[in-house]
Amino acid sequence: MSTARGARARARIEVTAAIKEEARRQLAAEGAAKLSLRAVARELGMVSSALYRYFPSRDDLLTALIIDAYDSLGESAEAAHAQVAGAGPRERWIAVCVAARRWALAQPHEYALIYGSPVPGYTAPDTTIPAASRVGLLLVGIVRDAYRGKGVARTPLSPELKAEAQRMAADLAPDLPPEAVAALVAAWAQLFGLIGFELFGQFNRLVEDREPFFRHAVDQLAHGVGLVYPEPTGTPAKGNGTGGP
Amino acid sequence: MSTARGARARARIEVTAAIKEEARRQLAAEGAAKLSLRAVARELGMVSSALYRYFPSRDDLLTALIIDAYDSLGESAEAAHAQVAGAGPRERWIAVCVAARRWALAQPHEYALIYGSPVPGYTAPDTTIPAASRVGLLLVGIVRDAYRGKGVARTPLSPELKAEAQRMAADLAPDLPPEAVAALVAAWAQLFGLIGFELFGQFNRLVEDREPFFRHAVDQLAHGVGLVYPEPTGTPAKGNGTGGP
DNA sequence: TCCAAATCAAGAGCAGTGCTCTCGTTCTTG
DNA sequence: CAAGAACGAGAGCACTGCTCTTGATTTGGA
Repeated sequence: MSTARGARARARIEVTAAIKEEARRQLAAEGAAKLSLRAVARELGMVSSALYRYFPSRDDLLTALIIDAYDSLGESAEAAHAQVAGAGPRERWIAVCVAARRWALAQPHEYALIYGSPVPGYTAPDTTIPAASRVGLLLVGIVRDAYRGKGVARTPLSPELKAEAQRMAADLAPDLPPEAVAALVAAWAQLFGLIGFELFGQFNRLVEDREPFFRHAVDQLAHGVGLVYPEPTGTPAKGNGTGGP
Repeated sequence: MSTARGARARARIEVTAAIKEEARRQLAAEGAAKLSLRAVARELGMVSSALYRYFPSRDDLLTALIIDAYDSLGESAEAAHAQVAGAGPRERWIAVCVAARRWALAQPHEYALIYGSPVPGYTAPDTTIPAASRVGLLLVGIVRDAYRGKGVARTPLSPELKAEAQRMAADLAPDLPPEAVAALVAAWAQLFGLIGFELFGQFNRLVEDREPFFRHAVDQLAHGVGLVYPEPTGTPAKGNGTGGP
């Protein structure tokens, strides 16, 4: 209307957002496999071929949704972490893990999109890397803080793993000992193993009351990376009693 | 031909097997999402509608493939376990985990089928439960043997989790303390978190040399369930030095 | 032994999909 | 103001899962 360059550009942004919004709705309702370009276009009152002006293929739409999902998860985790910023590393670790689980339970299909099996012949483009790293970086930060304070995992590594862990540490947290980085990366994967098993029904006739089970498991995970509770005053802290072996 | 009742019955078994075989080939080549009934029928020289006499829907074919995949994985794990039957619980634990990883790397699409995100609106029927439990039961057996021998995880549980863990133990291993059962189930989920992350590309620019990383991680998992190496003679066993804290 | 009933392969057809191409129209920009 | 880019609409292609009907073959009971 008014601004010369703006009319089409703004319309494009709006239509793109509307497509993603409707696609996300269908994703939440039916899952990624039943996400249909034609159905999205139909719901938006446009013809399917018009949609290809905004997303060159169905996979490109999915990629956009994947990035959004990673960002949404990262945001939830970061918000939860910010709320316990003053607490000890173990509480912060648990807060992040619990937030990730909560997010996954609230948006199961989006979780499946990013941490489930990759779609058809789909390989995630590098564009997704920064968004995908947010939760991991949060955990790295917690361990780094803990290392500055008291200590972290020091379980000795085999020689070949030590070399590999040093490479990983160089990319991820040069100030951390490789033993801690190896433990951290493993715990990161294991966290999503716990969430995925619950979400995909593997716990179905096995674990009923899943929240306390999850809390205990990620608390043990934190213990494995060497995170300790703030007060080492004799008996282990009450609530989740997992002081030491 | 000869036996009256056998001609059709045997043909049916053969055709059913041929369908599954071709479907498995397509699954391995392209993934579950691109598995097409029509393509399977075409490859077998029959028309697509004929295939519905053997599998009433695509999901039923997938269910059959899922059960086969669970059984194949369970068989691999059991074979690997049998080869180290005389070893200590920790070695046996690692052998089972390594076999599971190896199987997953060899048949990534079948792994994605059973441990990735469930397909469309698909919920696994109860038929899959026994096949799906095989690896888990193997791990339960190892921990049970270890408990008879020395000891298992005894990390105290919160009251509500204790009740839940007792329920789990009743269904799974009544002779094991609930603390060990909770740790075991968590480790079971975490194992497939490690495998899934490697398989689905989450380790891509992060972990390069994955075999030693995986071995270390599952060794730590075993440690978390309380499994120990056979010889507690002073220094930790060489090879993977992770004796105790 | 014979005949009804069950079983089977084949074909046509329906509704849906991702994607391509073409054709006017509209907006943008030199 | 006119060239050109961007856009929406429509037709069409090749594919999918699945249903229904038709006619042939096998089976099992009278």
